[in-house]
Amino acid sequence: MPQLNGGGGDELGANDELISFKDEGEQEEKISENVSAERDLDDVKSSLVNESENNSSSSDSEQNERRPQPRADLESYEKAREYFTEALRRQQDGGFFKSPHYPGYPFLMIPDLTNPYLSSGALSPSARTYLQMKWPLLDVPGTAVLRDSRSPTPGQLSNKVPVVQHAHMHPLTPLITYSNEHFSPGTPPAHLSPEILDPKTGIPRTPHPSELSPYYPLSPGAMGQIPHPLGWLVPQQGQPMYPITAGGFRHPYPALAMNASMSSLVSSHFSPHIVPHHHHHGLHQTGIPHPAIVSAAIKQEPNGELTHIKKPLNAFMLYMKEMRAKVVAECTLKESAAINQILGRRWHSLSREEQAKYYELARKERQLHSQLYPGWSARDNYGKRKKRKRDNKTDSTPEDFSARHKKPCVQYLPQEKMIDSPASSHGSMLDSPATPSAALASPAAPAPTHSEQAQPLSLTTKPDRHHHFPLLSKPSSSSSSSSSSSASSSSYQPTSASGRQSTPPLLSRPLPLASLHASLLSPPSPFHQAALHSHHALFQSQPLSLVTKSAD
DNA sequence: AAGCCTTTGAAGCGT
DNA sequence: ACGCTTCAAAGGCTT
Repeated sequence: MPQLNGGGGDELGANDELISFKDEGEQEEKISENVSAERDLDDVKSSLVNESENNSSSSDSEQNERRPQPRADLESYEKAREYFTEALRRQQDGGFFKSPHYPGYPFLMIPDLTNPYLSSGALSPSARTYLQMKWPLLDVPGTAVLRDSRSPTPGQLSNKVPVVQHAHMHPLTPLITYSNEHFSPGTPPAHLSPEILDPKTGIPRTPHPSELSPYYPLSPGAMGQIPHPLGWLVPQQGQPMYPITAGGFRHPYPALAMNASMSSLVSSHFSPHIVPHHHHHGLHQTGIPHPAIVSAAIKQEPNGELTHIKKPLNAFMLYMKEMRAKVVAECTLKESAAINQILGRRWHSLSREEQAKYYELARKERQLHSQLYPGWSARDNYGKRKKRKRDNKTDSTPEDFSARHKKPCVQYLPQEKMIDSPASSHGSMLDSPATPSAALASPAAPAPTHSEQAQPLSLTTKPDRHHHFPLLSKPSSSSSSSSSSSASSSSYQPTSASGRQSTPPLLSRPLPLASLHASLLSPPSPFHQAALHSHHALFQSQPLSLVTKSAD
């Protein structure tokens, strides 16, 4: 259920329209997200399972823990990010998803200090961890919390904890949860909403629906009581929430600094719990992340760049993070490649509104990231990763490739598309490279925030896909990006477009935080709207064709 | 142990 | 301006 539905619910209704993606074939997909969500999962699961078998082994993840490295810091960093994201999301959700009420966003980057962005080689990690945690948290708050609290070092935590998530949870939810982790031990997840926490134990108890929003732990009411975290979030544009470190960054904890104000907010908000004294990773007794943490991170890379600052996650990545756990939980497959395929399909199946949320979150993240790390450039990370090869698919027999990895997913989305599966075709389209995914969103394009939903803009960029609308803050530049296929530029349409409606009003919703948001968003918003319209048009015109990768 | 694979999006770089 | 490349997450699988 409810996953999306929350959002889906009301607002989603709007969604009816399918996203452009649909074109691809997934028609059904979106249906109602609510429903569909579940279905998808099931489908996926089943398909995955099937596939998995086929694939081979996938099953067990015996090696769950492969990842050796402890990148603790990253966790925090990620978490921070997530918080951020979440916050954003919520705001939007309000619009899109229903979650309306959650005023509070946990943006707690605070604690973490480690920003999500920072990673050192060593650090990182946690993304997965957090994901897992997230879900679990919800389910079992107490436990989860505890775990987190304990400090889950990456090592400690098992990556693979099977998480079962609630179906109904909102996809974004995870983020929140995730954040909790950060908070340390003992600290109840702030976002979980204090109210939910058991006062005595401090452990979050399962809230009734009524108590909290389905997805978000924080309940509105609570929020009201508490000062908004967002406050901090909203960076006053100058203030970074994330720790700034490295090169360019002067202070490791800018966040802290920045936050004096924020911190107050946060702290108050999150309260004691939240700001626990974390011993573990670095939180400072004050509740603030301890510099040490940062320093640690920084240390890792003595170079000028202290830490490796990661790129901000894009909309899809955010989506993946949230949803991965669910998919994994439901499916036997654990391979990321397969899961990602599924996620990619699902992404397409999302309604514009839903995607818009993510775009917006992504936009905010970028914004935040830029604030935190003003001097940072994506180029800084070039060469840091291992290396990828890319030829792949294309030339070489695609078959091979596809065969291996992809299959699993394919079925999963039956209608949606099968990417891999050769057979299906239309499904095949999904993809990517060829596709212009970029187009869709074209991030560059600005995004329409609320409007986004409405339109995806395909803008010029990539044609295919649905296009999401990226909300970029910068309208201008953007576009270039990927564009690969711009051909379509105009072409695609959002499927839903027509359906889409009119736009959903993200903004329209009265968000408590709106104001805060506004600050962040502000740029975009206006912009978005305009964009929307335009996008809208575009979408309609275009069909999205997704083509899968050449390989297939 | 390191890298691949997979997804979409963003950004950088080269032409 | 356009296109290509790299990286972001993630985890099983391959080398």
